[in-house]
Amino acid sequence: MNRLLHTKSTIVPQDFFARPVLHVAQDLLGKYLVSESGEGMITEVEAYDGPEDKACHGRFGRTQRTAPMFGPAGHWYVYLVYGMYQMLNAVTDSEGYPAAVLVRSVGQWNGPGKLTKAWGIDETFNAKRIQPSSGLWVEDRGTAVPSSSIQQLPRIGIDYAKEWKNVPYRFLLPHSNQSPQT
DNA sequence: ACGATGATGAAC
DNA sequence: TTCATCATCGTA
Repeated sequence: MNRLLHTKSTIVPQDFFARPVLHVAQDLLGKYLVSESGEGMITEVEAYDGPEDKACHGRFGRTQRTAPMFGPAGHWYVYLVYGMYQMLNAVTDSEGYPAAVLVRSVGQWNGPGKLTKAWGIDETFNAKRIQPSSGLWVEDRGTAVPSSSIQQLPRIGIDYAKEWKNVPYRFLLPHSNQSPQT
């Protein structure tokens, strides 16, 4: 096996995120989330796509909380839900269009709240660039993920979203840790 | 099945 | 300034 290929690890750049959120979401599977607190392969994500998506925070328009979603791609959007759990999202697509990928499962951690708690990810990362100098970034370590192997399911915890409740915007790697309710 | 726990957006 | 809601999770 080629040593160089095997050890290849590149920082995922900002323009990776400046694409339609459904593409970014699927392409994030198999990538690595890295911080000084840990590192692990991203195995489950969800896409939230624009003002028409009745589950997307962008549907409220640009508010203090949702502002990062309207900003340029390649930034983190971190927010508190249920008064207890920080949700980690990567902002995607073009500036002014609110779309983001929720990171649901990484490595051994299945569930977005467990991941952020374990790694100490909180609002201090909100609106920061997705790059090493921010302390939280994404790496490509060469893991091959055939698009045909990606599992698609409805998103979790958005029963209020009417006709958007069942769209398959949740993407998982097979045989990986995944969120409890499926 | 349910409560914890607090920020958010909408209504008033 | 209230009020219902919420991209969850541990306990039962």
